[in-house]
Amino acid sequence: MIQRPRGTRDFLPDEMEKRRHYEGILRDTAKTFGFREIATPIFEESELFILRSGPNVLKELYAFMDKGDREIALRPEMTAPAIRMFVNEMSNEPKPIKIFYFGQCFRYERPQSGRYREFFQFGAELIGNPNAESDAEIIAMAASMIKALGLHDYKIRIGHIGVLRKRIADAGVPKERTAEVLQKLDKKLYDEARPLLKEMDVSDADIDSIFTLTETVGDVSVLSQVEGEAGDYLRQLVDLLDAMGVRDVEIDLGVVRGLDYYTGMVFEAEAPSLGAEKQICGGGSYTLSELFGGEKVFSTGFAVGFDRILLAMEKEGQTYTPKGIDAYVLCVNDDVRRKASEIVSMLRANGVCADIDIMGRKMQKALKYASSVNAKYAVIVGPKELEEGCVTLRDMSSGDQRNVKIGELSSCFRC
RNA sequence: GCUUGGGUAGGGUAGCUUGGUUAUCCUAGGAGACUGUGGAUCUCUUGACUCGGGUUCAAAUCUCGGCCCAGGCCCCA
Repeated sequence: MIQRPRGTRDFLPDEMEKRRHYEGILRDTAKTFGFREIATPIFEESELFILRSGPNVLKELYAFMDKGDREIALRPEMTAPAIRMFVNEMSNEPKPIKIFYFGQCFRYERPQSGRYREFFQFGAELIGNPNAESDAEIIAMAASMIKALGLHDYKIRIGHIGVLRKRIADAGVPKERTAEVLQKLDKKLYDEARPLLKEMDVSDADIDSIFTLTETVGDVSVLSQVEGEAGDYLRQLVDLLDAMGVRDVEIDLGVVRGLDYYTGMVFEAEAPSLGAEKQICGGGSYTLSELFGGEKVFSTGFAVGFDRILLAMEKEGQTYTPKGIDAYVLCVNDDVRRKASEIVSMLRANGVCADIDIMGRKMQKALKYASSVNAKYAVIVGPKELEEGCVTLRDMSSGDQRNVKIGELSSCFRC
């Protein structure tokens, strides 16, 4: 027996139907916000991801050399491919460009709850403008998606990496060491951050002011304490979100989201029920296009961890009932099999989800099978009814039966 | 990369501590009993000790290693 590679999953029909259902909700929500779907390759040149995220991603990259000696990697995320595509093929489209995507990504990590080596992301990028309206669109869309999926227990936190970066730079931290400091701040490791900052000759007053900033956490009223441009910007953003009906957000200026290319607003959503891997969504505003050889263009984007959000919904007890098929056609005896094939084909041609017994089963077992595939109706084809041009239509849940003219059969399924 | 626990038919399990004949039960799949009516019963049938090494007369059971799963760290673009 050949087993699945570590960290991958098979999705059986019921599960897949459920996943498609919820994917559909995400797609529909994105469309209502005016976003359009794109797809990029599952593998790219490794360089693309290294440029975006730095060489340290290599150890978690599924990278290999192909038969033409190209350095290839399975995509670990989809923002870089989306922006590559924008630079290569869409840079002259009218702005803003609103695109979304859904697909699997790969990271060579240790699997644990809500973390797989092959996982699914839904993401969106709004390319074209570094203003609060763009950020509001993105956050509002993320919030709508979470709501549309029916998740209740979640938190959305909004921060601003620009203000934090500026404060750190003003305090005298050299540019190349910013990431180091941010990493400690992200984890709220102040005991480690303080000696680190002191080592860089940052004054105690500046250190305290940095810590105070990252500790600015709470509902939107804490923004009144934030001075300067970033404060104004966030107030404007929150006001727009309020106008859009998105009010269940928190401010947390300690949201850091590691990477260098984030320039302003950053946000995260988490589902506390998930434990260690509780982040279900993350994003922010950034510039990336210039890294891939394009002009510098401001974007805001986010990605949803599809597997995690489904897991969180499951933990809240949300269930999905598979739809099953409309009709299962079965024969009373072997003489009518040809006629039954005609009938099932007619139903299919009319858009009815119909199946037919191909195991040569007798009625009893065929009915049992029909119920096992959640058929709404059984279409029983027998010589008696055929004499009158009819078949028997059996409602599988109630057991009610009636004779229906073959010509009228398809219309019985429309509604 | 570190760490804890686990792995017995498709799914769920008993057996493992204390090694011993054909590996338990439920469910599921296939056929039949029932030749025109399902989710019932009965009969037959299919199907498993994660893999490899070691200890032993003998390993599902003890032991070591690999693989995989679940959880916790690290990381998380």
